[in-house]
Amino acid sequence: MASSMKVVLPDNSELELPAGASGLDAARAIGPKLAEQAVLVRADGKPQDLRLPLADGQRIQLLTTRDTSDPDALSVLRHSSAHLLAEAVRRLYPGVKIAIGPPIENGFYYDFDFPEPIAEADLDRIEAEVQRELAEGRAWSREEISRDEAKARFEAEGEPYKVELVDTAEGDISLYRQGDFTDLCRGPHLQDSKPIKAFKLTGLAGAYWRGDERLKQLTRIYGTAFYSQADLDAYLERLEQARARDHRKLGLQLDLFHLDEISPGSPFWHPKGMVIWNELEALRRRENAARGYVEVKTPLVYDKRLWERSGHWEKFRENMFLIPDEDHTFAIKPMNCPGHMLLFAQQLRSYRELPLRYAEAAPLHRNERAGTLHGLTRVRIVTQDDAHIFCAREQIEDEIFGCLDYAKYLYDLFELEASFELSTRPENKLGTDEEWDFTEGALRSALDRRGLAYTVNEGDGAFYGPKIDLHMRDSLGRSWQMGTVQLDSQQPARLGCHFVGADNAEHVPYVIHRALFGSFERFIGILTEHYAGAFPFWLAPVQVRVLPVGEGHRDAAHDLAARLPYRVEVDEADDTVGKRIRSAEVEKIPFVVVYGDKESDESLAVREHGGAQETLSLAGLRAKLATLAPWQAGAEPSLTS
RNA sequence: GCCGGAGUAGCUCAGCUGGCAGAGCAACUCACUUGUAAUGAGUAGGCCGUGGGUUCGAGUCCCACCUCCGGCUCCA
Repeated sequence: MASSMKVVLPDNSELELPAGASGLDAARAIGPKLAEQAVLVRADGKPQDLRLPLADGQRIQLLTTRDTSDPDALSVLRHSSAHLLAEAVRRLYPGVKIAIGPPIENGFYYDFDFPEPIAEADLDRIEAEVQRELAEGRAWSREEISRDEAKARFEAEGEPYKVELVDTAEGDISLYRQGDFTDLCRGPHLQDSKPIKAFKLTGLAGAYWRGDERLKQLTRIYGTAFYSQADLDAYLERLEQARARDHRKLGLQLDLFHLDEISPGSPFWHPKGMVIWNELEALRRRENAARGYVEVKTPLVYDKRLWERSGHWEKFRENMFLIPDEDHTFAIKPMNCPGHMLLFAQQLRSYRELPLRYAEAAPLHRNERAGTLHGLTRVRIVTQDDAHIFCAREQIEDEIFGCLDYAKYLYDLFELEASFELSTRPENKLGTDEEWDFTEGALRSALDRRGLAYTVNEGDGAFYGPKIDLHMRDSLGRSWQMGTVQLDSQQPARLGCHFVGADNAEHVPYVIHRALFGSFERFIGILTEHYAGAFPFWLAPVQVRVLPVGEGHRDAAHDLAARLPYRVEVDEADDTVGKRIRSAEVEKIPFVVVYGDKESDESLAVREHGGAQETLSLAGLRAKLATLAPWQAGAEPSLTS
């Protein structure tokens, strides 16, 4: 048995320690200051409580109160902050039951079962109590006990949620204690509360126990903590700035769309919003044509029998808009696929027709639950840039690859960085496991072949097949599903799709469902936030605004506007040039041309959004704009000059 | 759907323990004809989310509903 061991420090030097030494022992061996400031040890890359033993040969890194932006260092600080919150709540609200309290991306939360509901106003009082704890100071100690002991302990304390957690916890049971508060917790935690220099409660929400809406709804208190007040201030400042990018705010300011309670979740698109929509539509049409898609149009309203056949009735009836008629019930389509499948099934198909790629961007209606609506990102009218690819088994991988390649092209065009997620068979799936092994495998190999990194969401697939989703974050960091590529091995048979193969036998095609923007609504919402409303030239609702300096320059300004084959406006308001420049800036118009006595076709005063100015000839300006919108209709150099 | 907040002019927001509904911006009119982020003066603009209740009197207090916001759940 070895009585000593070695660990490797970040500078590759070795540190000799007694066998079984902890991270804190390592810190002490290096220096007392380090031991005091240490908050966490990273052992072979994994965050570990300072109190736990290191293993021989491990590469370690000690994180301290100076690692103020390290995610692991922030997590441990916030996890300990959550425990302080629980201690305060237990003291202030006798009879409260505690559930769980983990660190999260920008802070932490703790879930409680309060005997009486609390309101947001209570947060001040709770926060003051935590501040008092911080002023007093708290130190954490860790203890490992048996499962039975832990259960007995939490039963005695009247903490049913903790008892349940002990029952389902894996591995050893550990407790962390600070002051008179002891919590079931895997850790890691700080040594003491001194590093918590900034603590703030940020919100109150309902949250279901174990994330299951059939179980009791608990009260979740959100908070955040930092190693310095300046970091907290900077975080709050960033949040404030993010709100300025919010598409709901910009949509109104830039006159793109609005929402009205007369039709919740259904945007009214204004002329300027429609310019963006139509540019995306033109892009969709152009690229689909280039990639072998054909356009179709299928009905908006179908007898409910169709949805029973497709399998949607059973799962989504509650979310469909129904139209009762005398002896029928109709439903407005919530998706295009059954319509496309009926279209495919209308004729006897040959394998020579495959792959057959049907595209349609029809409005879909989904009666989403009231509390889920959100600006353009969660709506009741969803216009997907949809397509269904009917193909034979051996064509699947190439077609999936093609969709991913197409998606990559589109997202690169907007400089969007989507994260790819593969979702696998859900509990309520149709079809056999063998079928799913095959379809999931096909998606994986296409992702690998395209060289895309992805995460896996087990059990998140559609009921008819696995899918690859592209996710984007909004200005406040919320993740939204954008594009999706789904492989369906179930619906085509249910809806009677067949083709005759080279073997002269009938086969059922596979169908790839794909939408790459996802929906026009959500995509425009995310684009608005991505560009903070300053759309690139080719998308901008107004591309150029011409400002005649005085009344006498108006004719010349109009003349110039007419010779720029773009979306150009002349601002004739009786305002000063300064005021009109300001208006154009606020409206985030890409280019402003000021036209006065000094200007001519040889010399134009061109200002870009943001303030950069240059003098260009008309030809020079047109050349510049042409590079920014190479494919814009009517803007081809050959049509002008 | 659930928990917590909010709804006042087109927009952003004031309006105290119940006592005549306000400001800035935008709009409109007039004057100015302007040189790169706000010229000046004036005018108009309100079912105080909707319905009910309490009160001599309700934007303000109570109840219900609608919508929005932050979460949870859901998301074909």
